[in-house]
Amino acid sequence: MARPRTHDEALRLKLLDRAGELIASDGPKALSLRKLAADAGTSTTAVYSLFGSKPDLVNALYNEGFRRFGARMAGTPLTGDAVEDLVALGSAYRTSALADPHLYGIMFSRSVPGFEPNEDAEKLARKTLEPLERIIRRAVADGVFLDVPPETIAVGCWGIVHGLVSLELTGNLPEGFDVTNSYEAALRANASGWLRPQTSGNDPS
Amino acid sequence: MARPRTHDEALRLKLLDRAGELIASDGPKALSLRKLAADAGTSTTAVYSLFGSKPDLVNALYNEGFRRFGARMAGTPLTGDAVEDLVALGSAYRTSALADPHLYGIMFSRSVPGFEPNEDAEKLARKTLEPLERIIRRAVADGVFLDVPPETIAVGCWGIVHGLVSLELTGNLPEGFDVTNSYEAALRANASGWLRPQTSGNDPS
DNA sequence: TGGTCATCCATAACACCGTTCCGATACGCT
DNA sequence: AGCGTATCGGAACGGTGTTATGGATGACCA
Repeated sequence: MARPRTHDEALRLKLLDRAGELIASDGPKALSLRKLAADAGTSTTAVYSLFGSKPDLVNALYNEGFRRFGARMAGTPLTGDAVEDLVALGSAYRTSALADPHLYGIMFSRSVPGFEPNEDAEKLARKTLEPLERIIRRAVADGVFLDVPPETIAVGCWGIVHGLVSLELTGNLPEGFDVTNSYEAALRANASGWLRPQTSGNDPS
Repeated sequence: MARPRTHDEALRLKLLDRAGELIASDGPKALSLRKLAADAGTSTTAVYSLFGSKPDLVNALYNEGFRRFGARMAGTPLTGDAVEDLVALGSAYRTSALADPHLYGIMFSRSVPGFEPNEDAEKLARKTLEPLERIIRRAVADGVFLDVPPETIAVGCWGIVHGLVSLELTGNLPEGFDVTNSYEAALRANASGWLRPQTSGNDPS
């Protein structure tokens, strides 16, 4: 009926891509719709017809971040040893965060002001933790871990990886700190702390 | 020589106070210098003569946050039992964060875009963790904790409290989750994980 | 083929932001 | 009293996200 549409799927992907790059290179503050549109050779209207608003565009980045995150978590090889598997998942978590630090900030640190993930996005986020919960449920059922609600352990594990990673990303760790080794030792100590007392082997060295 | 100055210490405190309230009630995004000045019955110039810029004003809030934080940490009664003391400090950390969630966001989550704490502020922040490091150094020296660099353990402990608290503050925890009890259990499990194997008593129940 | 017209989108407008600049102000001093 | 000057409120500037608008466009039909 009218002129052919140029605000199409290809442009949508291009905008998402450039938005990620802008945030990665100059920080979340530097993501401006005018710059983004100019960079993609279009106008600010494109963002509104394709996404709805700036927070909605960020939400798309949020989802993309969790998609990559979930893939890395699900792709982590597991051994069946609960402690070692928790350490492995935690390392995958950190690797993922360091690979896309700007996405991590959007996902977990509310780095873009005024953005709150919508309900669907939150569900997707919750799903990412499934491998973690599966390991813990089994370890509790097998009597390897203490008989506390698996959710408690899962949140504790999530807490320590999230805490260490976000301290690292915001530059709050001491200078010259050996992050990689300390991170793994802390994960192992944390996981070992959930072992039942009679079970030996809580040696994080 | 000239008109009497009204951009004085009293106004400085009033601005800090109102700025904290604005962030607390409507989020960091709602902190606008125009609103703040109108609220305090002055002009935006006041912020520039008293603080220098908006990030500098936020830096003052950052310092105030760490002042309160440090007071709570230093005022936590300790027992001499390393695990229990780490749990107590962790609980004080959470209490402090929940008491001033907006300040916590400024201190640890970069919730105000474009703000980076200056060097002095970072030093003050580092000092807040001293009680934590003292406990750990002693527990390692006494052979209660594993023989790893105390810094490693300190960062691990900081990581888990920071992680759990920030997950709680950003609303990332599951609904109906028993935060208080799980938090304490997770802290106890984490601290117990650093105990030397022959030492018994790693029961986070 | 030429005209109509629904559709699409770049441009401009609006309200707000942080920051800078400047002129009116109001006191101490001569 | 009147000058000089430190002071500060308000206007100006360049930016932001968002919304309104009008010109461009190409499929349809006479």
